[in-house]
Amino acid sequence: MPFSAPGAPSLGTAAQRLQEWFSVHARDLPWRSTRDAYAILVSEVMLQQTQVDTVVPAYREWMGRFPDLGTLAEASQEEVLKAWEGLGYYARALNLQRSARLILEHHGGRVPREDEELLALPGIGRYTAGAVQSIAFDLPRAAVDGNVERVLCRFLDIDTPARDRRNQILFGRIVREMMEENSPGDLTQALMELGALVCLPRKPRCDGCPFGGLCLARSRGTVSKRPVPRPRKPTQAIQASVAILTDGERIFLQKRPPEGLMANLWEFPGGKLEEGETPRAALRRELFEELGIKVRGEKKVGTIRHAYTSFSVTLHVYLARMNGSESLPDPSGNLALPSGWFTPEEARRLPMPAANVKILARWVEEPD
DNA sequence: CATCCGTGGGA
DNA sequence: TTCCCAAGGAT
Repeated sequence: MPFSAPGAPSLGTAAQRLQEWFSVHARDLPWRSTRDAYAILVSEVMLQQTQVDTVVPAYREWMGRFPDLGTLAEASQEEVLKAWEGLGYYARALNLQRSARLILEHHGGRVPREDEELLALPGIGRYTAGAVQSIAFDLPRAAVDGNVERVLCRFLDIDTPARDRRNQILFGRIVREMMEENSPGDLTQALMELGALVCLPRKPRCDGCPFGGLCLARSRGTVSKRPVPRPRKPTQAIQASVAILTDGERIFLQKRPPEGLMANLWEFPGGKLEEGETPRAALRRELFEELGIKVRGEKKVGTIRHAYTSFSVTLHVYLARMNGSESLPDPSGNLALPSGWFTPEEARRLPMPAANVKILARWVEEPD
């Protein structure tokens, strides 16, 4: 227990300073003006791997459309995914809806507060359970996110990866001990706020840190080495071709499979280039394989670069005007995926991946 | 334990 | 431009 060893920083003093700092510097975020456990849960799921500035507008919109568990439970999958558009990790949205339904069915419509009940809900793991327990119910449970890991790795000058099991157990103990003399909800948010505003990944503002000399990394001059970075896989570059198929009024979109990358979202048809294949050849091949059609006269309108977590895609975008002499893909036929012809207005209401939203805006809604 | 799962912003 | 990475979870 290094934190109670002689010479280790005093947790009681640190917690007290942190709370005083938070009472002055806490941002006015929309989920901080409610005690509604559902609202807290929504904010925490949205905030998983997603920055506050991205979440705030989406959170406001979501709470306007799905103000309680019941409205979320009754919504269509399409509505839920559309409300999540642009946030990424789309399984979070459907898991949240499934959780809402389970809470209504098994917990009387009240967000549960016990470990086992919360962790049994889809999309709620150790972090989110602890965040809901501490922030919504003021229970002394740790919520250790990337911010808290960074803060504690520096505070204790941890020289092993933050994700190591030993460190995670240590962090949980530290946080719970800091909660003994403080509001668990405030302490959870204060630790994360410190990581977001002061104990920054690259240029930490140690001058403004309430921990001051209590921080071991700071006193030892190792702040820039903490937390120790985790090795990262090289990103892979991929090229793909997509088609804006149009009959003059409508465009053709297809729905992605219910599992895997960007599941259930609608997108323009196309696919990846094979080894040595040109973008145009790939487009024609994919449209024949997927839709059974042979396009001609397609015109390249541009390219879009889009970065995912472990790979980057260059999308070659083509406009193919079907003039009636070609056969059109038939959504009512035996295509592998659900599909349809949509006006631009209809398409805009469908949930789509960010890169496809760009294509829609750039070459369908505002063509040259 | 490693990998998959998105996106946008900052440096 | 490129790289990093953010209020993680599921498998």
